[in-house]
This record gives sequence, structure tokens and C-alpha cells, in this order.
Amino acid sequence: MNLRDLRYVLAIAEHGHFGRAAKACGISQPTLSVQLRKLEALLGVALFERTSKSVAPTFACEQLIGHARAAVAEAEAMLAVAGDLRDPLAGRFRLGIIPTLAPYLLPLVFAPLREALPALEVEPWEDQTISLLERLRAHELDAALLATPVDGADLSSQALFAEPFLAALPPEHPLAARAVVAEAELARDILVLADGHCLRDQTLAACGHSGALGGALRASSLSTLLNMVAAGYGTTLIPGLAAGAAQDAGIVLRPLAARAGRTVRIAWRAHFPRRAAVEAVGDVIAARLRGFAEGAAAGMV
Amino acid sequence: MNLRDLRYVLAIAEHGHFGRAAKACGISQPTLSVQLRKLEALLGVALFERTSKSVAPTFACEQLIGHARAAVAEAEAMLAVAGDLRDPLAGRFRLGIIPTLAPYLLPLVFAPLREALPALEVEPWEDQTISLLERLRAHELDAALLATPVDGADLSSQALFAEPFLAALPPEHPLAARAVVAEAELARDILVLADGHCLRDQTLAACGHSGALGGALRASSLSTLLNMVAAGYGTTLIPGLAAGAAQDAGIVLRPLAARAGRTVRIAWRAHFPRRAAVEAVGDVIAARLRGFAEGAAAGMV
DNA sequence: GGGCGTGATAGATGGCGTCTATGATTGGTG
DNA sequence: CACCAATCATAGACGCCATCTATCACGCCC
Repeated sequence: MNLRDLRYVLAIAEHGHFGRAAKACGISQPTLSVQLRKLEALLGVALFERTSKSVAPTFACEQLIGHARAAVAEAEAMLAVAGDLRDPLAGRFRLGIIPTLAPYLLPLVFAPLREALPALEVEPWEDQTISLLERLRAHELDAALLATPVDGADLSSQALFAEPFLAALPPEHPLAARAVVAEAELARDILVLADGHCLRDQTLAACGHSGALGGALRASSLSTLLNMVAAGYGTTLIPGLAAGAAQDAGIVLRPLAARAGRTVRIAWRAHFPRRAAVEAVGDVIAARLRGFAEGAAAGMV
Repeated sequence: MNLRDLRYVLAIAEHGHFGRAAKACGISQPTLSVQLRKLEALLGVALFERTSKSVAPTFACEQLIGHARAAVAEAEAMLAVAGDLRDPLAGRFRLGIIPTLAPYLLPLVFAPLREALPALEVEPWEDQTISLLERLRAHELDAALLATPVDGADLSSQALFAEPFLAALPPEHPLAARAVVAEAELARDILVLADGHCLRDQTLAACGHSGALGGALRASSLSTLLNMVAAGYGTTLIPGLAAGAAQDAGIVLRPLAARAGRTVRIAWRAHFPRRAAVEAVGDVIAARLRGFAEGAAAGMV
């Protein structure tokens, strides 16, 4: 059976006339006759009672035509919905973001994304890198913003911007008197995030810290960590975008001698079909961050 | 768009694997790949994200597949319903019957019809000849039982049985003493049905009555007419099948000298597709009436 | 690194939907 | 009564496209 044939049936029923129905379908009258007879043979019932004067639907046709109408309508609905879905820059876009980035990046890029991609419904999803990669691979995310390199041939990624780290010090800390702090100088009383946060590993690596920290705190969020530093429990490194929040907490920030930092990148499945949406989102974020870096360069350093 | 393609989409979604989906559809894997790509091109959206390891439906596919499923389901429902409708000896059969026949014929043939054609739902419709022919031509009836010849190339008919008329007399009527009555002898005090009943015209014709009857009664039903005869208001002719009812009313019946009578026939549209049902119904009725005539021949005459 | 499994591509082929031309039937009309 | 107009059915030719087999490209795993 074929949707085309069902459309023919509907046309004949509507016009009550083979010639006019054929014209409405854009085919010739003999074609319509032949196709209808084939459908009748397939169904095993006559659909129309023909005379040279009239074409009347049979009882069987009346029973069946509702289904035919429904089938055709569903197909048309499918085309209509597909039309709405056609724009890759429209529709739901599930974007994973790591916790040390989300609270500081999202407020910056939400408005630009809305303006540049009004039809794209960006749904942020905050989780740690490993979880984001799992969800990405499981098709539960469309893309993810990470601060680590991405490996695996099934995923692709694109660097968006470089985010410098800053030394975060309590005001009364001896290093707070210095204009620039060397990363290694922080190792002694450094505080880090809990396991699973990429910032934890990057902080430890930058400071040359080797292995086990004594009873050192493992904060579950950057916000907690900032409060601990402000209260004088130790020092840490924070990503540049968190500078505003750190200063609000009463923390002294200093640039790092070796300019340690991280690269924020957007990652997606290599075969993800809405590549255009990924690129557009990445472009908007990168553009916004270029502007932010320039503005911050003066005030921050 | 094609129902076949929609089935392909459903199969791919179900199996998550082109090869197995192709096998389920009874086609080769390349064919499935090509057809899916064509459908994706038509819709303008990717439906599946393919890697060499997995085939995952896209968001668009999830939005669309419900419609695809519905369209296919409607088509299958159509086939299923058609299967039920396929038997021409099954389903609704709207049978018109004239009022002077219905009350006496229906009780006779209902049980035989049910037995011989258990799947046929015979819906009787009682009305006068002209109305029945109108409804028949308007496809509001499938066939009609009439007592008059049928003309018009658009209709066909088949004689089922001959029904003799009988003289109906009040017990005290002079003619009641006779064994046989000549039709013309009834003309003097004959009672007839109202306009539109074919029995009225046939009665008048048989009795040689010419034109206007004085203030003669025009009964609207044969039942009324029988009661009037029984009450001594006059005489009439009744069709043989009404003999039982007439005798129950206390009427004397006598055979007619010239054996006046009428032929009951079944009529249908010449192009009516369920010819088999018409013939089957006609056969059952004719067979039942043959049996009845034999049985009645002894008791009635 | 080679074999295996996956989906994609290429070229050949056959079925079938389509066309134009014509037939069959019916109803109206001069 | 014969001709005409309108309608659906039939016949034969044509061309598209769904399908096939054979092969490629790619990724994974032992």
C-alpha cells in the first residue's frame, strides 16, 4: 500500500469524479482508474461504485476512508514538523558545562546566545567532566564545555578561549604583599576542590604539588573554596572568570609568574548532525570572551 | 513520501542497526541506507546519527517517529478492516421492502437468512415502491423487494416468487358462499389501500375497476384494510402471504377465477459491487417461498 | 596490524506508475 | 433515430526509481 494511492482515494471521494480527481492529483484519468483498481484488488473490496453518471463510495469505502485520511494526515504532519525542525540553529540544544565554569560563564553568554541564536533553546547541564563525556556519548547532551583535552575518535572539540589562573590569597597572607606570585609558592598551604573536578588536578599540577595532601580540605564547589580562602584557611588557584566572585568574597588576587591557566573548549560527537549549532554556540561564546578578556585585562592585572 | 520509507525508519529505530533492520524489512542493507538518506533529504533533517558502532535516533527523529508510527498503523488498520469487509456475504445489507409484503414475508425469511448468511446484517427498510427506488438510486439501500416491474438501465432485478391474490370477504358476504370468485365480481364494493401502494393499483387493475371510486376507503395499511373487510365494510384482494393474518381477523378467503397475482422481485443498482450478497439473499427468499407455497397449497386453496 | 563488522557508494536491472490513444457505455438532443 | 458529449476502462510504450550485487571506507579488537 502507498500513501499516494490513499491520496487518490481521498480525491475521488471528494470530487466524485475521476477526471477532476485526477486533475487535482496532477495525474491523468487513466492512471487514476488503474491505480484505484489496484488498490481495490489489494484490499479485496470495491471502494467506489462507478456509473457513467456518478461515482459513489461503497459502504466499505466509508469504513476505510477515515483510516486513509488519518494516514495521510499523519504523513503531512510529519512533513510540517520536519519543516520546523529543519533549521539546525533552532530547537533544543543540551549543553553540558563543568561546575567551575558554569556559574561564571553562563551569566556572560546567556544574553549573547539569545540574541545571536534566538531559535536555539540552550539547556545547560552542570556536571563534572567525566559525567559530561558519558552523557555526551550517550546522546543525552549535544555538546559540552570542558577545560581538558578531549580524546577518543568518536568526539571532536574546538578550543574557545584561554582562561588564566590567578593566585587567590587571604588579605593577611604574606604573599598578598607581592605583585606577582610564583605557582610553586602556593604549594605549601594550598586548598583544592574534591575529586573529579578538573580544576583540582590542574591546580595541583600548576603548583608542582606531588601526590598526597595532608589533611587538606577538599571543597565540593568553587564557591566553598573561595570562602575558605577568604577565611584564611589557605590559598588556591582560581580560574579567571571567577575573579569577580573572589574579590566580592574579600580575596586578594595576584597574577601568576608562569601564567598557568586552562583552555576552555567545546566538545561534541564527531557524527553529531547539527554541527552548525555547535559551531554557532562556540563562536558566540568565544566572541563574548574575547570582549571580556580585553575589558578585564585592565582591571584585573 | 512513502509508507515504505516510514516502515524503514521504524525498523532502524527499533533495531538500531541497518543490517538487521534491512533484514526485517526484507531488503538489502544498501537499499535501506539509500532510502533513508533520500527520506532525510526530503525532510531536510537527519534522522539517525550513524557511527560504525551505533545508530542513534536524533532529536528530530524522536519528534517525527510518532507520526510515522501513526501513519503506518493507520494503513495497517485499513488493511485489517478491509479484510473484515472483504466477504461480500458479510456486513450491513440494507434491504427495502414494500409495506404490503414486509409484515408477512419478514417473519418467514428472517431465520433462514440468519442461518444461510450468518455474517450478513440484513437491515429491513419498509417504504412504498417509489421511495424505495429513490433510496436505492441514492445508495441508501443495497437492494429492495418490490412487487412491480423495474425499469431504468441503472437498475437490475430478479423475480423471486409469484404471489397469488385471494378474494377477501366478510363471512356474511354473498360471495363467501362460493368456492371460487371471479375478480370482476369484487369491483362493486371493493376497498383499497391509499395512493402509492402498488397493491392498490394491482387490485383495481385485476378487478377491472375503471378510475374513480366513490367515497371508497383508502386504508393506509393492509392491516387496517383487513379489519375493515372483517367488519363488513366491503371486499378486497389480499396477497397470498397475508392469508394467515386475514383468517386470524375472521375474513373468508377465496381463490380467484383468473388467478390474479403479483410477482415479487428483488431490485438492485446494476453497478452494485456486492452482487453476490443480492443473489444470496434472493436465493434464500425464493427457496423459503417455494417451501411455503407447497405447504400452503394444501391448506389455502 | 590484519581480520571483522559496520554503513556508504557504484552501476546494472526490472517492476511499476505514468502517459497518450482509443474503446465502451450512457444520456441528451436536433 | 442517429449523432454528440461525457464518463470511466483498456492497451501499449516509456521512463523513473527501488532494488540488487559487488565493493569501498572506516573503526574496533585481539
